[in-house]
Amino acid sequence: MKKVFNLNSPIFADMSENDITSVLNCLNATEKKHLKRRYIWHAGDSPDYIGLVVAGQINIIKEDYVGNRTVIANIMPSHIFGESYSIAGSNVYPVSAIAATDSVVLLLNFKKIISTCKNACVYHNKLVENMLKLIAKKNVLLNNRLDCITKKTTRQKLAFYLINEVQYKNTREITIPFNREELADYLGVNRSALSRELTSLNNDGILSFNKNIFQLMDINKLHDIINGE
Amino acid sequence: MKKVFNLNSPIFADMSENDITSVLNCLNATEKKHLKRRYIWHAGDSPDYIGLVVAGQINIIKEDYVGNRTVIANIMPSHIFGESYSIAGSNVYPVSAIAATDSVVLLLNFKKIISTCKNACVYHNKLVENMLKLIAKKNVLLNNRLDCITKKTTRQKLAFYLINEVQYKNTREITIPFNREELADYLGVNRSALSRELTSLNNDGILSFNKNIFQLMDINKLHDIINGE
DNA sequence: ACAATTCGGTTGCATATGCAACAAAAGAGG
DNA sequence: CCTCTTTTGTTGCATATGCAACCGAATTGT
Repeated sequence: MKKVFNLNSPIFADMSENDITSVLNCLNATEKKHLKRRYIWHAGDSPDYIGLVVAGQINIIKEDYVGNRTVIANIMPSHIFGESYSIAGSNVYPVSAIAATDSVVLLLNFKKIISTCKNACVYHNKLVENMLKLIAKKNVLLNNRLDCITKKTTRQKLAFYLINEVQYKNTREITIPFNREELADYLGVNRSALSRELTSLNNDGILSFNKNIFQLMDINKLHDIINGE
Repeated sequence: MKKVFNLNSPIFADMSENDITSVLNCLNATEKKHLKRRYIWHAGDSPDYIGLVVAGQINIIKEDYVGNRTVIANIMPSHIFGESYSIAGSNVYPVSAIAATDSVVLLLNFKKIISTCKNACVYHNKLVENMLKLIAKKNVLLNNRLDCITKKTTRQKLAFYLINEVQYKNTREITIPFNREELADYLGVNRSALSRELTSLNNDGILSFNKNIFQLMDINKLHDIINGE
């Protein structure tokens, strides 16, 4: 087992290095490198593992019969993925995990902790609590995406997404973790329609952008848009 | 504290009556009755409590500036709601909880267990584990709704929803927990468009329905629809 | 430096669907 | 049984947006 706990993952919050080392053994942790675009797992695989991103970025995607992709999430270092299906006891992953960039991923057998592992010491409990908070937060993120997607027009979805993103920072400038196609997928709209709307918002002086860096020029108007003008 | 643990809620799975009684005290459990259409809480309230439905049904809804409602979930007896925001440490509930029917709800201060409560005995750990599984499953449900909503056409959303519902039962007949308006909200489409599509599917001999009871006559075709004909 | 690939913006067209308004049916209450 | 309310289906219309196709710019690989 390599020294990986320096990545300060929220699932190891408030745990000593010794605790983490011990628990990593219980979790059968195995570290793997993945080249960009490589699958960590495919939809349909048995959800035995939780992924923990050590380096790089992972995209969680939903694939159609013919390769239509929807980006469901973008996972950054120190964050985990796949935990819902593993912990909920699903039969298969309904989504695939792909390396968005060259990545290093730690695979953890979390189910052991909450079922078979008899090592019921304090750091086990802490781990479960950390996981609980984490999944609850992920839940909130899922709800946020639903909030975006359930807006009626592309303009509203976009406004809602951008306002939501900017709320966490103290600036009118945000760098989003998506390119245009991925953003369109996230919002559940067509890419060209998204592009059209971005241009329109730019023409209206409400925002400007360069690649994935956005300047929100008129936040009031964005709120108006969200609330139906 | 009344005798409420006979409702066999999954959050009390594998716990003795004594354990449950004890933990209910730790959770500051308070039982409340709510008439149909009454709010359990409003969006904007501080998420101090987890709700546990003892009797009746609760709808979780998202409200617009002007009262536009989206039904996010329908909570049945023995199930909980609001836990994500409470556990994740959100500042406010972003959604409201309304009694869909006359209901009895138990309000639980779950945060006490994972933060301040020093009563770190076995049944506390069990409770946290149960909650973990539960939230993970809810997560999966959220993903299911996202899967529905991200389908392109109303027809596809409907087909996907119905197929998903019928997979858990061994019949071609399903009773859905929504009326038309609620189903439209759940799928993120216009009610009349939904009605139009239902009629169309009926005309095509793919399904028939009576109120909220649906007969799936041609499951193969439903799959074809989901996969874009 | 060149070719090949990816990415983002633009536009014309067809259409799915939101919207509003109405009608029929079902349900609730007295 | 009658009235009032709620639910559901129907339809015409306007339009937002999916789609396809194209182009230029940026990026990547050799």
